[in-house]
Amino acid sequence: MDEEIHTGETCNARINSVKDALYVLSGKWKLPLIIALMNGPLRFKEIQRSLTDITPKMLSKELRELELNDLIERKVFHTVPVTITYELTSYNKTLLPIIKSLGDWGKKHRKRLVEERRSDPIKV
Amino acid sequence: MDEEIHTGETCNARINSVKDALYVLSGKWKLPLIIALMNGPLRFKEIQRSLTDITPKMLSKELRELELNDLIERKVFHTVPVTITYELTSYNKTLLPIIKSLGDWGKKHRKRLVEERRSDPIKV
DNA sequence: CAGTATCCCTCCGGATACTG
DNA sequence: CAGTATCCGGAGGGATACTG
Repeated sequence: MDEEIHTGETCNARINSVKDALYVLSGKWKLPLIIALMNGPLRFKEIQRSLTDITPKMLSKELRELELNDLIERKVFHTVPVTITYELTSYNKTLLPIIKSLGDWGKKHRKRLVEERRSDPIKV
Repeated sequence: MDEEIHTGETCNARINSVKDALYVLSGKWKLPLIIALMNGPLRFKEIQRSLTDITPKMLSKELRELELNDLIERKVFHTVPVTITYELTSYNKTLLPIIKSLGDWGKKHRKRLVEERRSDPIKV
C-alpha cells in the first residue's frame, strides 16, 4: 500500500481512465476544435474557416459530441437571421492540463526529430 | 506580445503540436501498452496477456511504431530459446505528464457522469 | 515463444448536393 | 448562415492460420 507503486490493479485502473479520456476526445477534430474556441465564441462558419478543411458534416458531429459531454455550449441568438455561437464551458477548463501536456510534448518531440535527422548523415 | 495570450498564430502552433502528439500516440493500444510496461519489462506474450484481447498483429504493429519513436526498446537475449523483452526508454518518461493528465481527467469525468445520472431522476 | 500472413469488415471521415 | 442527407473510399483493426 505504498503510494504510487504500480500494482496490477492501479495499472488497470489507470489504463481505463486513460481510455475514458481518449474516448471523449476521440476523432480527428475534437482537440483542434477546442483549441480554436479558446479565443472566444465562434459561429459555425467561423469555426469551419478556422479549422481549414473540416466538412460541415464532421464539424456538426464533433460539436454535438462535445456538447453532450458538457465541453462546449451552443447558444442561439434570435436575431434575423438567427445567430448561433459555440463556446467552451467552464468545465472545459479542466481539459487544460491535457491540452498543455500534449502541446508541450508534441512541440518538443518535433524538435527532437529534426535534430536527430540533422545529426544523422554526419555520423561523427 | 504578452505571454500566453492566444493570437491566431500561437493557436495554430498549438493545434499542430497537439496533432503531432496525437499522431505519435494514435491507435487503440499505444497508451495502454505504455502503461502496462510501466511496471517493468515484459515479453511479447506477457504483454498480450496484460492487455487482454490485443491480437499479435496489432501488438507487433504498435510495438514497432513506438520503437521507431524511441518510446520503447526491444531487447534480445540469446538464451535458448531466444528471449525478447520490451521496456520503456528514458525518453518515454517525458510522456508522464500526458498520461497523468489523461488519467486524472478520465477518472474525474467518469465520476462526474455517474453523479450526474444519479442526481438526474431525483430532481431536487 | 515471438511473431508474420491473409482475409474480412466496420466505421471514420471526405466530397458533394441539398434544406430551412 | 447553419446545418442535414447521401454516397463512398480507405484505414484501422479483429479473427484465424501459419512460420522459425
